[in-house]
Amino acid sequence: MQSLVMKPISRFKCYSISLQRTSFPLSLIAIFLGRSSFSSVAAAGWRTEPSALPRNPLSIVNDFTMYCYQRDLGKAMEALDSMQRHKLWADSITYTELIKCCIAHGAVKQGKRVHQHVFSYGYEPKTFLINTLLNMYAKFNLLDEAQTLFDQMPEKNFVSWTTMIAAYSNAELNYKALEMLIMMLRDGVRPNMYTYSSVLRACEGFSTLKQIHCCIIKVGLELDVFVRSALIDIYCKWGELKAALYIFDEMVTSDLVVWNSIIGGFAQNSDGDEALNLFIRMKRSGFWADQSTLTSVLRACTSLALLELGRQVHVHVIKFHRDLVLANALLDMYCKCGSLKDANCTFTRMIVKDVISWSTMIIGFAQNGYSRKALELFEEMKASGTKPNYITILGVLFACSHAGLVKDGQYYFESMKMLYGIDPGREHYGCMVDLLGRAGKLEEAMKLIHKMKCEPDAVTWRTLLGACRVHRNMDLAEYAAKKVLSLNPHDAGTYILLSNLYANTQRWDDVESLRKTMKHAGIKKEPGCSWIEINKQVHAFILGDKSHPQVNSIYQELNQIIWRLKAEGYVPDTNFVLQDLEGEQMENSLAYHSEKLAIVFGMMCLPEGKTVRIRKNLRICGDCHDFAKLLAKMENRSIVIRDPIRYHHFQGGICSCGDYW
DNA sequence: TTAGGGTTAG
Repeated sequence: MQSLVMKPISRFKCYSISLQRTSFPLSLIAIFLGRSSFSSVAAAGWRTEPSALPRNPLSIVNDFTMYCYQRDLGKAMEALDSMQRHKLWADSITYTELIKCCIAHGAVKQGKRVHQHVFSYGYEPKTFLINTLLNMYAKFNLLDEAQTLFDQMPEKNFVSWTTMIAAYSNAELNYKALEMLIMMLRDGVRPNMYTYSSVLRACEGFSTLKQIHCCIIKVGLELDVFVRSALIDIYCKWGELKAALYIFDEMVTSDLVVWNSIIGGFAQNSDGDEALNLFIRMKRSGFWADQSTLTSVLRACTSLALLELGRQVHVHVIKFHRDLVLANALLDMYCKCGSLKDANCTFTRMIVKDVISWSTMIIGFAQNGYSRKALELFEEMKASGTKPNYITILGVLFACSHAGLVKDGQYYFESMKMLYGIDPGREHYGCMVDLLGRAGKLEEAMKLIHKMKCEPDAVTWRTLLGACRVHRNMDLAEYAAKKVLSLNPHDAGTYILLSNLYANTQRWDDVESLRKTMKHAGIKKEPGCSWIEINKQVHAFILGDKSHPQVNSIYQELNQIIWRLKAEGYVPDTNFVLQDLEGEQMENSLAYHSEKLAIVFGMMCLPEGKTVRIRKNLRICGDCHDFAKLLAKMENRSIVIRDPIRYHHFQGGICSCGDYW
């Protein structure tokens, strides 16, 4: 029997405790006082009596235990080395504290040293301790080490299996995660709520998800809040929003994470409206938004181009100023809402920037028509030491393609592998096809498609088709269109593009034939729609729409504006009319495009000098582009239009896209 | 005593 005398060096009382095992003492104190009490005792300066036990094995273990609870990794490792030399071991709980400390510090080497120590000289650690080591390897993403250790375990319990399943799920090795679940079941170990909440993420097929969901219901674990949020999340990831909402609405109690799951799910599935509705419900239920909530709300604002609402969210973002993910979402919101001034300000103020911050700003400049700024920022990014990734290069090529910077684009494309180690992907080729095609180099664009290392998809061919439309190359357009439709026979956009081309070359019979094909196949053109946010309310306009309460005054104002613009030299560009119409009829079919109605409504409602910001679902037509340019000059007003691909900032008779879109 | 859910750029 050995004894340990502990002396307080502060105001605490002295304790004398008799002990029987070297690996037992301070853990007993910890349990006796409660772990937090022990931690505070250790932190307050308790120490072993040095004169009493200078090299006593017990004091070595005590030192080790104390350093582990103090989270002093360096000293704990020194003490561990000393224990190893003396063939001493501490208790499992103490090792767990040390392993947690290794995980927190990303200390892989030290973690492996602990692993080696607890198996040294034939020592047999408990299953509980091996589980902690498994978890450590999982957190370090050292899955081979975890699997080897798992295979060597004399006894595996449900935590061992669940740890491995979670490890493979987190690493997106979904097949392995599901395989582990099957093996777990075959081993006769019952999965619990921890297991199911981990394995759900690994469901790659909808039928697998359904099967696991059935198992969850059968064993009555659907009520567990973690399982339920995992279910909501995976259904959202599969785009099954109705199912996700059903699971969410069934919940009796919920917590903030579940709210975040459902709000995030809708925001990520481009249903910003429902995401914002759910956010309002969440607030009414008494929850306060955290970083995750605000990130999803900003994403919803971004998809709906709600700048004013986004600004309100910004106020709440300030208290989480250290959250990089949230800061990036805010930056993206300002970029996508076309407010480059706010975006630049946000970007400049960010103390820490990662590759996503830089890429967001580069893409933001490129989409808003500031290609040169995008390329300058790319150089700045490299100078800062941030390594570009796949998406950054995509943004750079996007900047080149949208400004017709053929030589720059070719340089970045050809050197991306050598300089940044990034293989060109389908999207990079797509940008180059766009760049070459819209610069009139259609043959080169075609050759590049044939040289692609990956198979061109419908988007690639559609890009070429878009360039053919600009340069009125009918033969290549028909070829590209056939390619698109062979890959995606229901692509309404391609029918419309081809129809536009036929219309531009007065091939009205072909226009009619296409329309019949579409009708026969049940393919419908998405109607052009524009949105504008006025005083926190969103107003939607559809081509020729007359449902708005102020419809009469809007149409009256639009007609007057067109009349005044014509006096200034505006000539409607009837190349964008699809029907076989003549004269005034052709002009009328252009006059009431949704963006024109939205612009006019914005000018009627917004104070003088306030920028009119429009979001629309289809690419802007040439006539509306001319209309917006001339109107911005005539009324001395900035107009910003965001279409699905890029942004147009109209000011003083010119557009930021330089008429190149 | 060990294992589980939500957020950012194309």
